[in-house]
Amino acid sequence: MSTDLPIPKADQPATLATTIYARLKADILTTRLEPGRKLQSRFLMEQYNVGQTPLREALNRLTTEEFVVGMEQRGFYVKEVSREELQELTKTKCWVEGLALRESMQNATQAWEESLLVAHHRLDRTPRSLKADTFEDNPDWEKVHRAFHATLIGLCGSRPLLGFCEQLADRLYRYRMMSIAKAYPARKVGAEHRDILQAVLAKDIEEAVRRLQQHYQRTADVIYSDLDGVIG
Amino acid sequence: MSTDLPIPKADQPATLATTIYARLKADILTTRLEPGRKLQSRFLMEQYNVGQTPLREALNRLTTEEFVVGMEQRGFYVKEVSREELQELTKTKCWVEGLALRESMQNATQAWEESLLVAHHRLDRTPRSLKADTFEDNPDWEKVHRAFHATLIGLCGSRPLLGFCEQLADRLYRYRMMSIAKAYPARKVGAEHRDILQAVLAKDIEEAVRRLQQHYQRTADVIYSDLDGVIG
DNA sequence: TAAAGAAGAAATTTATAAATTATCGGCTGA
DNA sequence: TCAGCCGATAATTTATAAATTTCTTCTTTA
Repeated sequence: MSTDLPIPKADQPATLATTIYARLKADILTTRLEPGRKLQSRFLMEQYNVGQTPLREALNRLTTEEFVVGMEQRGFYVKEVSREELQELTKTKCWVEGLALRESMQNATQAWEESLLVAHHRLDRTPRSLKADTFEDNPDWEKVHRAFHATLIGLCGSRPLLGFCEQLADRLYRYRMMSIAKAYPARKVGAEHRDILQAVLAKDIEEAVRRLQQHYQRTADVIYSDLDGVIG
Repeated sequence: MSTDLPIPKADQPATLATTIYARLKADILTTRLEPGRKLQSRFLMEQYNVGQTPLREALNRLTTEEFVVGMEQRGFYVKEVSREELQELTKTKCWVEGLALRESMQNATQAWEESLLVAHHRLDRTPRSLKADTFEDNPDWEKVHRAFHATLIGLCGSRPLLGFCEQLADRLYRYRMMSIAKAYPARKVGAEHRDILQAVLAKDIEEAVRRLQQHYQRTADVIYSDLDGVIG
């Protein structure tokens, strides 16, 4: 049996399957492909201009991530949303990121604190909405928001845990998108991020964890009350 | 846009892609397909007697679970093993299952304690090896072992967390398989499980968590010292 | 109401295209 | 002259597309 080792290579020319995977994932998370929708191959093929093979491979990848549910012999569906899942995801995120932030802060370095400060500054000066009066999602905001939260827990020392946190963030993102337009004016999310940053820089672990968890819980509460009509 | 809801159905006729997925996963976790090995489609097609499409779909699923690494345009490889990963996986498992056990014990019910007792009893009377003198893996043992640990954290109230723990168990299983034949005679793992059970039934949360974490750490230590020659 | 058949969709096989790796021969420089 | 390197071409392998089979579901008729 030959045991060829994979030669590490930096760049990745990106295969069609990977491209369509990313596009499908984005469309599911933003709910452009709404929860519960049937994903028929014919429809997707003309919608995204790809053949069945790369499409099918993308769907299979999304299946193990549970963004897509595959019913054997009966096609694929966008994963449903539910109150219970929102609740469980939020609870889990509070637990796991609380843990990760504790570890991260124990490993704190000056360089880390500085990059956290920078990440917060970028978040602070990126507007949530492209327009002042009506809400229009600013795609940059989610990027810098993600970056800030990722930096917070980035020093926890466990790549598997970081991966899990990212997956939780992805799953929760879909719920956030479902209520953001309505919740936008009410929420003062900037202050919460600032409070978290301050506690971290003050090296007050317990307070930082408490504020981070409160931040996630508040987000869920807003969505929760907002989703009364949408989810059964 | 039509929004057909997926009709929930109990049985699953099992598609070829799903079957080959399960077989590949099992062969990777047991290291019958050794770490780093290149997974050429032709070889796998005749080895498992399937066409490329279901094979490719299975590989794509395994890719998102990180049991297989897909190099764009350059084929698939079995994920490598490393000391660092073993260490991170163990650390993460101690953290996360510690958390889950705490929650589970706070939700303890009589029925749960009873099923835990049963799970332990089954584990206790299932031999680790099929032969007394030389080690020969008893496939039933891993099943009851998994069941015991799954029961321990089963009441934590978070399906995402349980899924993550299962994934960690899968990833660590491969490392256990790499050293089990050598480690078998030395380890007194039965006592550790009994001690955990006792602490749980005594409702001593801190002690139970400590013993569970120690159990995982010891397992890792044995593998670690055993793998000196195998991993670079 | 149940059974049979037709239509539609999904899963798999077979075939084609594109990309990568390996091989060979010639060239350059010591 | 010989060792090492570069480039072109052949061979292998992966990625995608087209076609076929199999399964499901809807409809119609007895």
